[in-house]
Parts: sequence; C-alpha cells; structure tokens
Amino acid sequence: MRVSRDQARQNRQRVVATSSALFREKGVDGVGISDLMSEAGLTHGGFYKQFGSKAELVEEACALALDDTMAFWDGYLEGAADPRARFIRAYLSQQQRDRVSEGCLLPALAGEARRETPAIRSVFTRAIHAYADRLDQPVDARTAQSRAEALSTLSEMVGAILLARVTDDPQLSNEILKAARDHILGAPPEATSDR
Amino acid sequence: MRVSRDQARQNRQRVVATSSALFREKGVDGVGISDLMSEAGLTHGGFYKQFGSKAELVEEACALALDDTMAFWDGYLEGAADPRARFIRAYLSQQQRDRVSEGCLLPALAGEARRETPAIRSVFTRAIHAYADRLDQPVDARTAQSRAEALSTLSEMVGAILLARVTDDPQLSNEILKAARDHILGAPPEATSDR
DNA sequence: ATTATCTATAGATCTATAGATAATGC
DNA sequence: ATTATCTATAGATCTATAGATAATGC
Repeated sequence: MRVSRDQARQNRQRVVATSSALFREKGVDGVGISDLMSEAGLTHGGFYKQFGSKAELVEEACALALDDTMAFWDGYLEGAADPRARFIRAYLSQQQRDRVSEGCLLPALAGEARRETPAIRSVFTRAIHAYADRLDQPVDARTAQSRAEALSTLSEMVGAILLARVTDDPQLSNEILKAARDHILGAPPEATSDR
Repeated sequence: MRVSRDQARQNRQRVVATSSALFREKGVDGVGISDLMSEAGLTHGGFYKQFGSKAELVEEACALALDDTMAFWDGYLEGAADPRARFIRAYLSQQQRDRVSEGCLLPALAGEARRETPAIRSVFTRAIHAYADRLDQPVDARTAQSRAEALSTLSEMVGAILLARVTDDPQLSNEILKAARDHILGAPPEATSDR
C-alpha cells in the first residue's frame, strides 16, 4: 500500500494535473475529491495527507493551468514573425473554444473564482498580468497606453470565448469569434481567415 | 396553510425573482432549493408543486434577469443624446462591477451556464442578441459590419467585467474597466471620466 | 373537493477525519 | 519506525418525494 517518496510526489502531482483539467471542464463545484483522486488512480481517503483542503488544491490546480498554458503559448509563439497576431488568432480559434479542459483558465473559471479564497483570486490576478504581458509591446517599448490596450484586448478575447462557449447557436458562436479576431487584428483582405 | 390562487402566483414569482438575484450572486450550485424558498418566505417542500426541477427554475430566473436588466437599460437610455456611449460607460462602471446580483447575467453566469441544459443556454443566446441590439446602429442602418462591431464590443464589455470582478487587486480592477471604456469610446479629452 | 403549503424523510451526494495496512527508509 | 494509501464512516449538505394540514373556490 505504501509507495516510495518519489512515487508519492508523482501521485500528488498527477492529482493536481487532472484537477487542473477537470475543474476547467466541469467547474470547481462540479467535481468532488473522489472524482479527482480516482481520476488519478487513487482512493479519496489519502487526499488530506497531501492537501490541507479542497481550496488549497484549487489554488494549485489553477496555478498549474496558468503555468502550463503559458508554457504552451511561449513555445507556440517563439520565433513567429508577428507573435501577437499569431497569439490572438489561435486564442480566438474554434479549437481553443472547444478544448476547455486544456485552455485558458480565465473564461473557464473566473466566474466562480470571484467567490473563492484570496489565494485563489490572486492566481487569477497573476494570470491577467501574464496574458497582458504577451499582448503588450516588447518590454522596452511599453507605455501606459500600450498596457491599457493590452488589457482591453485581453478583455475582448476572454469575453468572446466566454460568449462563444455559452451560446447554443453554433453559427452565432463562430460569428463572435470572427468578429473579435477581425476587430483586434483588422479585417482580413479577403474571406481568408475564417479558420 | 393554503393561500389564494393570486397569492400563490405572487409567491411563485417571488421565488423566481429572489433566485434571479441569488444565482447571479452565489452561482447556481451555490444556493439550494431551501435557501431560495426561505429567502422568499416559504419552506422548501412546496417547491416541486411550482417547478418541475431546479433546472426549470434556473431557466426562468435567467430569463427574468435578462428581462429586468433590459427594461432597466431601456429606461436608462431613453432620450439620451448618445445612448450607446451612455450604455457602455454605465455598464463598465464600478457600480455595475460591484452590484453582481442586479447586474448583467452574462459575466455573472455564462461560465456555469455552458454546462446547463439547452433551454438555459438558449436564454443566454437571447441575451447576447439583446445586448448586441443595444450596441448596434439604429435598426435601419445595420450592416454585417455594424453587427460584427456590436458583438465584438459586447465581448469586451463582458470580459472586462469578468476580469475586474475576479482580480483581488482593486487598482488593476479599475484599470481594466477604464481601459475598456477608453478603448471602446475613445480616450477622454482630459482625465475626466474615471468615475 | 381542491390545492398551496407544511413537516418529514429518502437517497445521493460531498468534505473531512479515523484507524488499519503494508511497503519504504533508516 | 515511519508513512503513503486504503477502507470505513461521520456529519452536513442537496434534490426530490410523500403525506398531512388548512384555507380557498365551487
């Protein structure tokens, strides 16, 4: 029954990783300790030897969601001619809209996180800064104006994904994504970039 | 114990109204049938004589939230010189951010509503159309372009409120609101309109 | 007689804890 | 000896239903 110290560390990390996906997919209230533990191949009894409370896991899972997605974006944008445009186009794609459990934590969880602990809300503050940094000018060219633009662009991206996900009208959903892309990046020359 | 037909109708309506506020404030999973009924001055046993299920109440409560807020906005904007600007400024105010239980259902509940029944999601589709209509040109001047702009403006408004509510940094919260207002309406001539 | 509301409860959760078990780490 | 994980369970929910009660509406 017992397991090596290293195996235990891995088990714990697997709980955080599966929670990070399941919380985004089903919401924090939508999955119980049992679900999270058994998804990681464990039983629920061991949970409180690894975490102080569910809220503590939520905090870690949100932080991991942030770090993972940021690592993904930084890799995806590395060496791009226009990283900001590439970022915005990919973020506002149908793929990102549909892959909730691997996507940005802001549209997925910010609505509920508003009511969570200060520690959890501060992860969301970090997330806002992290995303705004990627939308802003290169570090040496930043101004109050460019920062305001970055925040306003982020608001539009997050809002568009949120609305595109909640509507039951698939056509409206795509229309919302396209409107946000075109508005932020300027309309495409032809009907080229609906994908 | 029994009550007149008219009184019963009023009781039922009071349950929907208090639910509409409580769901926005605490989330659908955050309030139980007991809470909703006792907030309306009733006991929980009578609930299922009035509603088929909790989901049915959620649908009605969201629809009422939409109708109430739209009636408010239409009154608030009636006769304004520039109704669109007045709408955007008020929606993106600190008051709207802080009055969650009386505010727009989109930032408050869209995140959870994604996982709800089709009937509930279709209320959110109606909400998107209703808000976009108020942001679009007068009916006879609408184009595909103006509609896309309305949707993109709505995304930014909803996203800005969502982010301004989730962060635990009050300064960042105000910065997000101001950035969205300035971006949508154009920067103010002087530092006039932070309020 | 009908019915709106009440009390009481079933059955299924959910978070958290207690104590047993069996393998690691000294 | 320590400890990671297991089984079992406490206590508090939550949705939904059953049956009683008392006032309305015919």
